[in-house]
Amino acid sequence: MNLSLPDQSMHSSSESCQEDDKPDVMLPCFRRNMYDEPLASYSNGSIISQLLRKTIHNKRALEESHFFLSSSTAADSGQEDESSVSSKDSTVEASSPSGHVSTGASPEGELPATDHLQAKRARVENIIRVMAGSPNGRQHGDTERSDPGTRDTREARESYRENKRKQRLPQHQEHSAAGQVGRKSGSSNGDRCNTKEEECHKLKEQLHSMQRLLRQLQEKFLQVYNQEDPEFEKRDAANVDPENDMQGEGTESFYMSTEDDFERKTSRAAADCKDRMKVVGYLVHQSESQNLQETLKQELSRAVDDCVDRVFKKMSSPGMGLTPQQRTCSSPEVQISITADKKSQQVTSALSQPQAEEAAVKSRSLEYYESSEAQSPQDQTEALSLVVRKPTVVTPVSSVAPTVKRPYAVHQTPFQLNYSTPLHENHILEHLLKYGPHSSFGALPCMPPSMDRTSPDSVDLPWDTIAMRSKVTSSHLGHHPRPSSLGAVAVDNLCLPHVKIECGELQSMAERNPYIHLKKAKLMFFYTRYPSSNVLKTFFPDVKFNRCITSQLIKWFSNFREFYYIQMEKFARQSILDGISNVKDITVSRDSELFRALNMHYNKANDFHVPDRFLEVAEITLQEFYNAISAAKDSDPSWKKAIYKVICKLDSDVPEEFKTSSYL
DNA sequence: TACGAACCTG
DNA sequence: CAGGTTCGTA
Repeated sequence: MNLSLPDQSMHSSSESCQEDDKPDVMLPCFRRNMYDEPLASYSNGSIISQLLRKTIHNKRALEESHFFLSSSTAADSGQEDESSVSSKDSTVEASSPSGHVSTGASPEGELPATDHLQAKRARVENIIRVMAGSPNGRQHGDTERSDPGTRDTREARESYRENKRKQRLPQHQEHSAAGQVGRKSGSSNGDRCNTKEEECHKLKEQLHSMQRLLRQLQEKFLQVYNQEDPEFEKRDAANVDPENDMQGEGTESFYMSTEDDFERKTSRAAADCKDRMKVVGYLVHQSESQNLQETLKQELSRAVDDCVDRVFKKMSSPGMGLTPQQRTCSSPEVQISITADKKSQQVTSALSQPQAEEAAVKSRSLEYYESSEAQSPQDQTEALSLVVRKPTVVTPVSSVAPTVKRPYAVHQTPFQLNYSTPLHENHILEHLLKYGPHSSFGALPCMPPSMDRTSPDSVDLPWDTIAMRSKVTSSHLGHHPRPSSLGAVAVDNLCLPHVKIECGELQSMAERNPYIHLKKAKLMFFYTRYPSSNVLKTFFPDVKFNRCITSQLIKWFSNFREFYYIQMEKFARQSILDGISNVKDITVSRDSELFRALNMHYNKANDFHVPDRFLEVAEITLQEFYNAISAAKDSDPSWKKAIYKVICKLDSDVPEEFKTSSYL
């Protein structure tokens, strides 16, 4: 991840959004890198057990393989340590084949109970030894350094790359890693030994107390469910007690059992819970479920009421220069887009803004947002520029039969008109429900509206979808196809801040009309391949231009050109292969495959009448490519530039109609 | 050195 | 289509 490399050229050429987005763009990755593992540890409830497990794991790999760990332990360690490079590597490097086999394929049943206990005992001893700083633990770094020759060159290269990558890690991460290594390896020092023992004691104490806590929790947990399901208590008792008995008595076994039992008990509890859910689902009396229903309803409505109140209180608080009327008008429609990815969000907001909205409304809202932006600059940036909207209409391209040609037509089908406002309200409320009234609105969690995209491919993906595609797996789209349940997303997002954010993007993406600008740009490409930024500004009057957005639009055209020239080269080569010997024989008509390809790209809906001039330009381009290739100029790495130079002169004016914001 | 355009990759 | 890199230019 080169984010951490400040001199990396990530800011070099397109510093477009430097001033406003960089730190936030970094955030998600940064956050992941920095906190993933610690979080994982915490999520387990026991840092100590995590630490212990890792130490054990390393130790186990480095020393002999004659402790056979129970499969559950092995599985746990394996799973848990996947995030740990050191343990993984050392396992790979140091463990003997037998070790692999033994850990990999020794189900618990295969081990006699005594062996099991012995193994546990050994592990505890091992823990203590390791904690005390046993110096014979060879370090991972050493191993790697000691045998580079055994790897083939590719591996070496990769590890080199890996090292390079490691060097790029954010500093604190590196430090913490180095710190760990240092702590592990520097054991000859007497002071350190003492501190180790102290640490060890502390850890043990913590472990004990945490274990107590765990037990308490478990008891409470069980109590809660057993109240409802007395039968279960018996079953539970039958299940739990023997196991506890078996695990024996005394502190040591108690201590030993913690690690494994922690997971086992937790998972068992979870499983039990699941079981109970099932049972409840079937057996709970009607009255009970009704009670539950009532309670839920009450709670929900109360929460909603509360949130509404707070929202409006907040909105009407001093400094929010909106009249009540304006608020009513805009607030449900507001998309305040502060996300981790401010850049794309910002561009998105601006470029996706529907063109049909009234200028007055827009300017009012702009003032509003700009003023609020000034108030809290770190929270609200220019992403707020063009976000107030009316219920939008969109061209439902996919619903238009491809055979129907409607040049310059506007298929303005009401797009979830019935749906729009309540949806927004729900989002705000939902946001408040989830994150409280004081949280930023930026990451309005959301559900993608039920865009009925029967053939997604036939539609240009919304800007935001594209923007976030790299960040969210497409499954998110599939996951929440309908804004039906408030719970689904909420649950999904509970522990995934970045997903939450992107869900916000999802929402805004889906709710805006994200096609317009891209579509318009594509159609403009039929006239101009190299639009100046002034032209762009002229023809996107509804877009609040800033550096970032301008470069984004330019990038669009760059991409368009890229596709265009690729096609040209392809077809030029093809015509050479086809044996066309005269440039004059190269023509581009509306029947040409080349034209079809281009039209498919820039005018997918085929609802725009491509100007003849474009055909001419395409023909000239094709001929240029043909000539160049025929003359073997393509051996020159920059042979295309001459062609570009010719083609950029062939731009024509974009028709005035494109200027009107309601053109499409 | 800054910038834009092309190029490459996912 | 976007992000990143490379390259040429001013």
